[in-house]
Amino acid sequence: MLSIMHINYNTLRNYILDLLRSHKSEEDTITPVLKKRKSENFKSTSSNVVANNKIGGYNSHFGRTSKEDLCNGLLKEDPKGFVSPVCVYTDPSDSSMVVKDGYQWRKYGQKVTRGNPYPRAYFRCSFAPSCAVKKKVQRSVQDRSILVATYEGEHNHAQPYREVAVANISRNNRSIPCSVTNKGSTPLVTLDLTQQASFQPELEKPFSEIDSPEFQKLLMEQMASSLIINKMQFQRRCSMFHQP
DNA sequence: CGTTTTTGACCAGCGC
DNA sequence: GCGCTGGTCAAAAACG
Repeated sequence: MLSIMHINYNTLRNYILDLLRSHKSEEDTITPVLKKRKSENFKSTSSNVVANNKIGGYNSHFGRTSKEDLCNGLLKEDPKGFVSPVCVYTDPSDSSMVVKDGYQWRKYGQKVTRGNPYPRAYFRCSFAPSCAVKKKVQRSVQDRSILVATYEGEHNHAQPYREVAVANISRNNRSIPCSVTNKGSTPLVTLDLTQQASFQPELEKPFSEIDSPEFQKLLMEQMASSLIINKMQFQRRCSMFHQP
């Protein structure tokens, strides 16, 4: 099972890297639109930083992205702490700005920002009064089905709704761990397949059933199909970058 | 009635 | 100094 996972992971990874290389030349021709506030834009000459942060109970790799236009300036440096973008795929007809990440948030503001017709919502963690974590959520201007959530700070308490979050992310939101990192001149997409697969095993089953060969076979089949679905989703998403 | 959301006002940072 | 913009505040409204 691990061997199959490893092979499928490498296949998927190579596929994404090939796609990104093919897009590289196109991106080089794109003129940055928003340059006014230097803090909102990453400098192309800045050093590459990859932080392995723990956000919402699952790992998220954050790096400087070459797709800041996708995230509409939501990704910016925070000198006080780390900032982690998470892209969540939602129903475009759903106008709510809710990202089910397992934490309790209180909305304290909303703004229409320049360059994006969709409003940006500001949230504070309301589970613990002492928790200073903030979250910004805004729809991508290029793909309104994508909600870009940016987390600032680190929770100082446990995740209250972890199981709900995992189930929702894997089954409903189809969340994509789509962080893009500039490694030199080549952008690198980091996929965390161990945390974000659409597959969710039947945790309510007793351990005796989980150990059974039938369940193991089912488990392997579901994992394989999950990887295929992930590949198809990324293929669809990457094809959107081709569209003007 | 307590909590959450909405929304206009205000403030600070930045570029010109 | 002025204007623009993003972020936050706080009163009012909505909600359960």
